[in-house]
Amino acid sequence: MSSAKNTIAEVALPLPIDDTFHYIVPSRLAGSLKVGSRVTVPFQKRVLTGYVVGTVRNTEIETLKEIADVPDPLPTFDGHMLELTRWVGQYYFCSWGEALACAGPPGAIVEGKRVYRLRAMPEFGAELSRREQELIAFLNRRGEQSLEQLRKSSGARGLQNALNLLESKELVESRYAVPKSRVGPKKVLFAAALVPAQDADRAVEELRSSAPAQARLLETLMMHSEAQPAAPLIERAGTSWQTLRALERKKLVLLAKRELLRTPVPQVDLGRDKKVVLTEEQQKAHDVIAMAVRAGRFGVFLLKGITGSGKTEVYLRVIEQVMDKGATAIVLVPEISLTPQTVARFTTRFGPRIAVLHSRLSAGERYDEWRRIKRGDASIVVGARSAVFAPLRNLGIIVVDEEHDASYKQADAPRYHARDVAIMRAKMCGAAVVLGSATPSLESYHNCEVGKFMLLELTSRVTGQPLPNVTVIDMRQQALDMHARPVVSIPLHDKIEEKLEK
DNA sequence: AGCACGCCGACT
DNA sequence: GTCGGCGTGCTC
Repeated sequence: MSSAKNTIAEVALPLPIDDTFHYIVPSRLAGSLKVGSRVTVPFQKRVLTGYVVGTVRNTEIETLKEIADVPDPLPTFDGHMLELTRWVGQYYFCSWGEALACAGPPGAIVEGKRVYRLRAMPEFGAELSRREQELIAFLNRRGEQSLEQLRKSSGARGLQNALNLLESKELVESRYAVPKSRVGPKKVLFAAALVPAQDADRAVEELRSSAPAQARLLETLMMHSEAQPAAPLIERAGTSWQTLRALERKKLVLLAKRELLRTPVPQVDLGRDKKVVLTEEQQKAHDVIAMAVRAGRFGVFLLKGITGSGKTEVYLRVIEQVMDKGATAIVLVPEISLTPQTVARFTTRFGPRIAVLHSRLSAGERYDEWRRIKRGDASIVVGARSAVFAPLRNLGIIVVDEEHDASYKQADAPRYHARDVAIMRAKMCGAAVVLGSATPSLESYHNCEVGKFMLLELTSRVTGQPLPNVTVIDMRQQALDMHARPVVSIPLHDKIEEKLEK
């Protein structure tokens, strides 16, 4: 195509193929394309979304295709995340592209297809098969059609062949339909008052008699100092769009489309954050981790402590250290315990710098949270498994709470374990990792024994409450006593009965 | 993954 | 002679 020396991009595609693909960067896209950019590319008879992982000078590939589009102004991934995802691909036997697709923002991966249209009507006496004639008639009637649409109308057999033939006869032409992203920023109409605050009351009073609805609406708007989404404003004032437009015509209100962040609002208020005094054990654990954080050194700490031993408070204190340094933090939590209460624990301490990522969010909410993080508007991410890929820069710490939890393993595509990805990510960027658990996994416990991780233990409860009594019962003896293979032992049975009595 | 190609057996 | 099963190989 273009004979001028265009760059060649190396593109990773979300297919189970252990290779990347080379594409020409057309000069019209050269400006916006960077390593890490999302791209759409023609691939066989489809259009796929992939990510640029590098550029190459020359290639063995003879028949290069061109990149179709660079949808975003800025690259999705930086060098660190490219390195991490490449490791994920190699370690978990998936392609780099699959790992990138999993680490990128939701809805970024779209797929399009090739569409066919009539280019010219055949000449009189042109030798065409019955099939070819049918296809021409159909395309003439219906315009541009995808392969599936054509298949529905004229059957699958020999369809591709007939189309190829018609293309070579220059009667039909095809192009790649590049799809739009499924999720995007939500844009709504915002209203801002054009009246200075000190003149507001007078402006409202002037409207009161002749246009009471407008007066009410302006009054409602003036309760805020900043531009507000128009729709809820209208509802609260009990008016209509007509009223708002009237205010706009009178130059009292400015209307403009703006992005509205679909940020999930925390529904739980824990009240004022009370700072407790750390126990000696908590303080010691904190100091050890904080030292690694301050030094910006990689290290893994296994914080072993029973429920109520105050692990979360240690996380919070260490994250404060990270914030003081101007660095960022990821807190991984099992999907099941990612409740509003858990999130509130962090928001009451750190406020709006928190972003939350989990599967219960809508695609739009997740997309907005992802972009808030990417832009640097959030510096602490609390989330489930996939939050290990949160696009934070200058990462200081990753906390993996309940590190033994099975939900850190992904069942499909990149079958990764978030705890292990966390450790690798931290290693690559010199961050600390805190693994918390009352019942650590054998792997982590072993890693402490061989000196790879450092074990920090919290043995007492912060409240000083006594631990429950535990009795170990030999079920073999129970089986002999009861002449059966019981699931519930006699003492357990008795204790449950006693409890029910009470 | 998705699809074309090709070879083999079961049918009009 | 044709349809369709699935093994094999390729995709920039």
